[in-house]
Amino acid sequence: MTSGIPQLSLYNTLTRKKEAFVPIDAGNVRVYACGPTVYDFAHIGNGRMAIVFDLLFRLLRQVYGADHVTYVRNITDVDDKINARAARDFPGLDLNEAIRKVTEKTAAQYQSDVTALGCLEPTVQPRATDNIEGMQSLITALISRSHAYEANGEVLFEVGSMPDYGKLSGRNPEDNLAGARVAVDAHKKNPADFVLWKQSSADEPGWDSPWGRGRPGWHIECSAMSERYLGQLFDIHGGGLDLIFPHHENEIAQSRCAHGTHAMANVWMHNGFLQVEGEKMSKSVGNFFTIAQLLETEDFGGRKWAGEVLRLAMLMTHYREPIDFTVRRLEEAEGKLRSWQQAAVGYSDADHEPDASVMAELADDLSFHRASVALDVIARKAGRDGGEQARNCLAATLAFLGFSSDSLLAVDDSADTAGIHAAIAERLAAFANKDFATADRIRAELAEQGIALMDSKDPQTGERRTKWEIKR
RNA sequence: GGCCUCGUGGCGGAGUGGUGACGCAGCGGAUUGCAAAUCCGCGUACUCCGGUUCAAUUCCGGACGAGGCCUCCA
Repeated sequence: MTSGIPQLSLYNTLTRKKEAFVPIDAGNVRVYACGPTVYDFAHIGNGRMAIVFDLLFRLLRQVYGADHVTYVRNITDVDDKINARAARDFPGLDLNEAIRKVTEKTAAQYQSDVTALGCLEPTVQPRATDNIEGMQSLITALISRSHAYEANGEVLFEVGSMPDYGKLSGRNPEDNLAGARVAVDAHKKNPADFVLWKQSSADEPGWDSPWGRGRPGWHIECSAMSERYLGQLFDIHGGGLDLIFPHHENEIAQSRCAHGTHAMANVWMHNGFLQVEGEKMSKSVGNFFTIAQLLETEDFGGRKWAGEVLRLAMLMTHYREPIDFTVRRLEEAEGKLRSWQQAAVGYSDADHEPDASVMAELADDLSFHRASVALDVIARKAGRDGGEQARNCLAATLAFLGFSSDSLLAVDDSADTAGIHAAIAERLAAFANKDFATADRIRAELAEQGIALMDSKDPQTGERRTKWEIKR
């Protein structure tokens, strides 16, 4: 374990309290996060989940060592929405072929999206379709332990067989019935019972099983994949707030009842939702944006946004709080990141640990926003006394957090670097002759190309120095 | 209807039973040939109503407001 790292504390949805985090095995800290269902491009809400758990992953790696953390983020590639999308987009193709096309395309896009958002690759990214066997053995175990039953061609989990059902979400089956929106099916013993396995028609994707050719229900996948890679009991399970019920509740029911364990994961973490410009993101309101759209089109705010800016905009607010995603927020994030990069650019993160106060804030339930105050302090310190130590520390801390030290300052391919440097040299020569008119003309010409100049004095010699950057 | 969050200044966003974090924007100053950048300094807030207390933005109760879940939405 790296020295000097404070105790981690994490908010646990299961207890609704912040608790000291104690890993089951400090030699292998195990985290599972519910990843996307790949029926369409990921939207920015999906991006928040990826970023939040990436930050957790990075923190755990720093505390316990990079080789002592296993982070599993699954890809759900069997789902009725995928089937529908496949049938819609590839009507001529064989369904299985069409499904493969849909999931491959969207999974690849997801990878590139979250990479742009500065997320490390998880240790394992299992696919549901590679884990059908594991799901089937879980279902078999549930049936033999009398927690599941076959009815009407389906295998259903019997909610009434588990006294703890509803503990995570703080609700009981009676509460749910009050909403009167739970589908009442004659074949269910209890309306809240949920599907573990369902039959597939000839033109639906299916796998052979003791219960006929069919496909898994919507929750059993995560139980199977987490068991395979993390074991029957692991440390942290995460996802979006909306997954608490029913998805995570049902995962717990399946895993615990199949294994006869007292818990599935010790800590349950859920990230908050985001709104866009004050309203819930939805296609009908017209404020629905995919990650790719923000990165590559000018649909949001009339311009493109760097992945790191989106990342910072997400992290500026604590992960459990709601975020109102706005153009102004992105502009603020961009300004903040640029100011950090200006202080860190050119300095190395090698051989430097992330700043201790930043680590301490993150260790307290991922309080990134307070950590960012520490970054402001370091950046200002570096600006004030030009301290190399501060700059190196800042660069190392930015790298740790998933930010580069120069991405927003990097030279645009279209900029004529040599020409700019020549113009700056010419301007400095004009100064030598007190020819301010020429100097100002050169500055104005560069400004027209979007190049901003900043003069400073060398603290030692008093000599004029000129920096430049591309202004939008 | 049930369950769960949350309500801080122009904006973002911490935090605390008693000296008004921090950032952006704004204002003043230093510096500068002029700018920009940088540095120094300043201002404005705790949804409302009760209660507890010597003292509440902070604790308790209520109201109002916002958001989420109650079907496969991060």
